[in-house]
Amino acid sequence: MRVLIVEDARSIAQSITEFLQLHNYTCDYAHDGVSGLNLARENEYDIFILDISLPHMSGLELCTRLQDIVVNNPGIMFLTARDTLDDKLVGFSKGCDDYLVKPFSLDELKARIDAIYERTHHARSKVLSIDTLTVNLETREVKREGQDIVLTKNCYKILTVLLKNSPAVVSRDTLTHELWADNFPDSDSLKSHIYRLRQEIDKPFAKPLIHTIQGEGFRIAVLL
Amino acid sequence: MRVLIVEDARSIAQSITEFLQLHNYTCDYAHDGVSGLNLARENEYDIFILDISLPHMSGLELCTRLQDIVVNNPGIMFLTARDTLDDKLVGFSKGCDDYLVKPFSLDELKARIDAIYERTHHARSKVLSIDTLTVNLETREVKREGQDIVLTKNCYKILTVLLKNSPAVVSRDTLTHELWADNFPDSDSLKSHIYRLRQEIDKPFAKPLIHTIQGEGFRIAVLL
DNA sequence: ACACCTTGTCACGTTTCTGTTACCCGATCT
DNA sequence: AGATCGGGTAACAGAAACGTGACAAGGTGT
Repeated sequence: MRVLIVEDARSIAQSITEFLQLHNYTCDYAHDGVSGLNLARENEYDIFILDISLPHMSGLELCTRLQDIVVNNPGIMFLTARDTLDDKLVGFSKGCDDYLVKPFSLDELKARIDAIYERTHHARSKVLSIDTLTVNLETREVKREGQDIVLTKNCYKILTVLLKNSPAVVSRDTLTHELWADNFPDSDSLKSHIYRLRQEIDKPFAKPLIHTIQGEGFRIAVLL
Repeated sequence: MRVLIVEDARSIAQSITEFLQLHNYTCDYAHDGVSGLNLARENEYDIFILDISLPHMSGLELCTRLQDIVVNNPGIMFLTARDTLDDKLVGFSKGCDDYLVKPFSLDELKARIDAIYERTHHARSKVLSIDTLTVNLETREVKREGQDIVLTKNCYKILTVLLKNSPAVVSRDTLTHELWADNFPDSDSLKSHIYRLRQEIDKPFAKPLIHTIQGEGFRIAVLL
């Protein structure tokens, strides 16, 4: 189990880290929201533990940003000193899974973490679909009209981004950034990948789903 | 889902009952600990929601008594007006699964109930299986088509992680961390271990269960 | 101390993926 | 009409990922 702790109070962060490491969990630690976000981009975590009040970026904002970055939506738990119902509700509405009011016991924290892990790994079957095309984000199975389709990593990524934004147009820029972040290739590889994706998804079937909008980008949608 | 609410404040009990019934849960209701205990003896419940401060018998005592009565250990959630760390610890140490501080939102209550249900009903099963492959987590026996299979520590670990997540894809990262936490070997040992695991589990049989997804990871599943 | 098993490491072969290039076409602009 | 631009099509070669198998160090139990 890999845990990222984002908490500006060093002493709290440290005692959590030590305790969890004792139980064979892998812990990373960030003082503030920005560095937390960076760590989340670089590594894979099962659970995020966020202090609500953070320098630079509030835990709440960090929470929403994490939803975008992390592929399979992550388990998120808030720590808060404030203990009003309002806070709790805000936390849950932002897509977090649990919250804990300081002070808390470490055993309790661990119990909660385990509970979240169970929940997020069992309950969240995410399937994107349009027309007869379905993409299961957990199993990574892609099907159209019941037929299995095997996609390479990049093609798969493009497809999921298109589907998540469907039926909106996704700019070339966005796609490029999703695939390669900042160090994208010199040539227009995106063109090739789109082509390959179409070969798999559109070519064998009657009506195409992926549509080009010149100078704007691409979108996936059923046209009448 | 069958819920027993034990709460002396009639208004609270009623609003919970109405809300849960709206979501198709079956609710029973007792004013005090003794009648709550009687109801628990007569009927079967999935979850108990107990107020901590009750006439005749405290919620905490009721909690311990319930553990004895109910066969498969039940999901128990406390409601409390007091909000100190001590209370929380007492609650958890008595074998309860969660607690909620008044006032709370009904949506939150429901979310917690569902979480407990998932936890208590999922985590109990000690045998993982897929197709004709079974892994007994207690005895550590692994079988396919009735044949015994002996696995090394690492292979066994990989298999259980794959099975627990089946049919979802498990990233190399996840597997690596499950095996070695942070001090993983320099070389790509995982590759070797997967190979060895396949030798035992897939090679001797007709259809493979372990599947590679390039650049993503592995998953265990039956393909048609 | 010995036989045995496990495990990290390495080397090699194979498959798959991916960036690159070249060429084509249609739309748009001058 | 011709030039230009954005995009589609196709093949290729290098790179990356993965499978396979062997080996030696280290550990375990006898």
